[in-house]
Amino acid sequence: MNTEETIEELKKIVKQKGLKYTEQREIVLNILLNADEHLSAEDVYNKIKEQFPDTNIGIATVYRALSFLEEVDLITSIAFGTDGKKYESNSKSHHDHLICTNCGKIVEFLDEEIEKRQDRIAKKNKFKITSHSMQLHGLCEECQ
Amino acid sequence: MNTEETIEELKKIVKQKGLKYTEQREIVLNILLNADEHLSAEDVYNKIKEQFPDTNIGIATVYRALSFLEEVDLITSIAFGTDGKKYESNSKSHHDHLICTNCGKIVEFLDEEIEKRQDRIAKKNKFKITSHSMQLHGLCEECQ
DNA sequence: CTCGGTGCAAAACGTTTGCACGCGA
DNA sequence: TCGCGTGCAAACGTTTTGCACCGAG
Repeated sequence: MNTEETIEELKKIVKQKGLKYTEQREIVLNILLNADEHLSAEDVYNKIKEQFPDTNIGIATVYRALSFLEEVDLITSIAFGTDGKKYESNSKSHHDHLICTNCGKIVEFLDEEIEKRQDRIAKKNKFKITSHSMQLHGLCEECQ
Repeated sequence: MNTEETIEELKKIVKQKGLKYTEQREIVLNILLNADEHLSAEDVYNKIKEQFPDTNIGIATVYRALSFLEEVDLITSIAFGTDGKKYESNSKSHHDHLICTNCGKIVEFLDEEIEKRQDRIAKKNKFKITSHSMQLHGLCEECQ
């Protein structure tokens, strides 16, 4: 799914919910769609000030937009340690994360067999899964 | 590994490092060893005030003890959402978590095949894994 | 016109730190 | 005795909230 498609999706969702379509929500989503790394709320805020210097936006709005976008499932957050939440857009295909505990580097991966087994485990425990995250923590090649 | 054994372990580690053995560290470890759920720093603090009302302990000390115990690998932390870190003792055998997003219930599970695959993935990406956490988020049977 | 969304600043929250004191080795 | 560990309170960074105003529908 590309940027325009996802932004159309946002417009549809907002309309469907009887909410309002605002430039700020679009900008936050846009930043995330075009980021190739995981961004914290403050990262997003800084990028907006950098890329859209004419837009006057508050950090509170960024938080509100991120919560909203996560709620409607256009973006996902992962949290590890005390570093707070980091966000990424859902237009990327599903994957899990390898996280370097020293430099914070994140590597994405996907393993079909693990995905299948996760479903099976959920079913066995009668859980209805909405999302999952798997994080392997350790030291990346450079930090060992 | 039972409570006394683990506390002996702590004594050994402390001595080995030339550090001091204090009642507070023992209490924090003890709480975690006898908890059958995952506890936040504040949970631990409250339990201490409840179970050891004579001991005057500060929340800062709980945090320091938890960090210390995690560092020497007697306890582990998992973080999910904004709820901050939660701790559990390592005397339990390794497992992953199913988390109900509605009631917060946590179910533990273990899948050998997934464990094996995680190691393989780490190796492929040249990561040296220190820990990992896999969390499946969804609704438990009662909350669906 | 309405009322949901915004910006701002203040508050809240969980966690960490500086300091003087106390206690284990 | 020495210096690590502690309790307290203040500081910290991140996130949320109250409020008056703004602007999309």
